[in-house]
Amino acid sequence: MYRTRTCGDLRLADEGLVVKLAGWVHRTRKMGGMTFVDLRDRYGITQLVFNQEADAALCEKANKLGREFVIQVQGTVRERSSKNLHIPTGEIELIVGELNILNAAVTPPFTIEDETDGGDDLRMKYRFLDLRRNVVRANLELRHKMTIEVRHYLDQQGFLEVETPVLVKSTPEGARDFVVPSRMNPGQFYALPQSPQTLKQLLMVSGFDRYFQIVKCFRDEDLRADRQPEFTQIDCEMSFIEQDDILETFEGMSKHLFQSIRGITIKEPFLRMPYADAMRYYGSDKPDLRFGMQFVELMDIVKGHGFPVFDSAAYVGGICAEGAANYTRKQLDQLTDFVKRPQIGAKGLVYARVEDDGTVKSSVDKFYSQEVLQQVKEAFGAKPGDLLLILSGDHVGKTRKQLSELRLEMGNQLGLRDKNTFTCLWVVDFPLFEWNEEDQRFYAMHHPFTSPKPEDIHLLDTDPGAVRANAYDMVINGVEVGGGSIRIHDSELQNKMFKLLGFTEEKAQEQFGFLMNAFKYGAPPHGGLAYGLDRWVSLFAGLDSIRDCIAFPKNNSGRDVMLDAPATIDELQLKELKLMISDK
RNA sequence: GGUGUGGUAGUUCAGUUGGUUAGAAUACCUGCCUGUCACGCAGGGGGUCGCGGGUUCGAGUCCCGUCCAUACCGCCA
Repeated sequence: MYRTRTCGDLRLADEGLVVKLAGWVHRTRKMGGMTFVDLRDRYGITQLVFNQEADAALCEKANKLGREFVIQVQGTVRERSSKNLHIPTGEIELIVGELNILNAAVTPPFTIEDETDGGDDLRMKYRFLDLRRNVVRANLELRHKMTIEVRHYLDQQGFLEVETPVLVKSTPEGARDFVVPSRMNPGQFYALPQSPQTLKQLLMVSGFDRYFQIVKCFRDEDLRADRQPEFTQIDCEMSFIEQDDILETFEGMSKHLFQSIRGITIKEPFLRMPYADAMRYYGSDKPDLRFGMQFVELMDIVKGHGFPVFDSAAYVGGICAEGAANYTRKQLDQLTDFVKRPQIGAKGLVYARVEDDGTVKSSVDKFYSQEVLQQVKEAFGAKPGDLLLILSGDHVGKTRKQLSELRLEMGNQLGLRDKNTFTCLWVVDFPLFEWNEEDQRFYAMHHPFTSPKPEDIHLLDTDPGAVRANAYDMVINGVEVGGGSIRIHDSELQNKMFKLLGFTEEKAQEQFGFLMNAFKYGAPPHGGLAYGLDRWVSLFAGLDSIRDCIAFPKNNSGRDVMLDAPATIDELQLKELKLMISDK
């Protein structure tokens, strides 16, 4: 037996016990005739003591240990003469009687510590070492707990976990597919699922009226801090339900997670905000509601006073940063630079301070009288000490998006985005379609199986852009943690959708014939949603990136730098697959 | 595909206006040290300044190209 206890569980009460421990040498401290070794495993650190006087040969052996050596020891638990109250095992130590070096180790390229000296690149290349660090391991432990709680909750609600295939069929809509060549069907390819969407709908046709799956999904798109090419969804679908049933069920699951993982009790129902309001007041379909700073539109007030920028704008609006009137010229210039960055692309920033006496001092004073500025102040409901930040532009949507970036930046600067405060909401009534300028056609905003709101169906032919969908996203602190919709279960309506999306009948039949066909055999009304597990874990862990809650993530260019994947394959493999690599 | 930032010791970084032998911290190695726990003290080794080209008497430093990393935009039903 390698060990009888772990490095994390010995306490003062265990004094006198003879135990075996195994683990990694975290650090050694040589004091001349005495050597201390911090032995580390997943559970903690236990101090080992070697004494020259007691056993010179053993102490000599201990002096030769290097960082990250794998060792096994047998010894006696003893109370320390000088205690370290910073660690749980700090009141005891192990007087070692026997030391076995199970495996020597070369010096790691970075220190295995909470505050490591390693950069991200290096940590990813040696991820197996990075995962020895407490902070990274704790994230994976959190992830484990969350999946356990999800399964527990959904099982209690009568959901069945069903596995769906990973080798499926490519669909042209949506993200790019990862494809897998088929050896037995030369020239043909499987696609990896972007989500088990159609399969779970088929399960509904099969009568599994409550399905879920914790499942890998794949999208061949550019990465971000919160986007990986393979990621995990908590994928759910229900039959014989309406939108409210789904929102209530998964609000319940969310509350269960908050309670069981973070010990946070959420009593009140989640706020529900129509998409149109989210865009109008926050410029985003995933507003961060930890703070206010709602947009205020100013067109009626500021137009027609001779300021050409505002007079010609399609949108003029701003936010009120409470108590920020003390911003210096330098800080305001930095904000201006922030909104003028190419990624945001505003032309400029107008600001106005509300002085202690209630007067408004703005960067456009020469165009506006104090009277008009007071109207602006009233529109914001601003108080003395507040700072008003105003953007304008000739495209309403774009300007709102820019203002949204500014709002989040001000939230950061004013410390309004606390990682331990959580504000949850449902964004509902998404548009069914999204107009694509480039292709001059409509695309499904969610996916082509999303049902329109019954009261908007009459608009399908006349004004598709105005049709609202039975679609919803769950947003926590500005992060879209999940989303879903009530699906179409009527094959005629589904056909109509495909037509509106520019599918010919043949194309629709070729791509989704299996689903259309299934719907003819009795499809129940159904709908569901999918959570992004990685995002949710990172939210609970207080991380900005999802990478550190994934054991082996890909880097910014979709590479696994540890495995050095993707990689070329050899000629024989290509030949078997009847594939050729083209230079172009 | 685009924009920004970065690439110098094992690692994290500094490096002035282009000018002598490229530094610090940490890690590593050696020695000393019997209660340390980020131990301490003394000493030591360690560099293709990402790569290629250019300007110059002279380039870590300036210019061009390229590669890599990273954040964001496009993209992500």
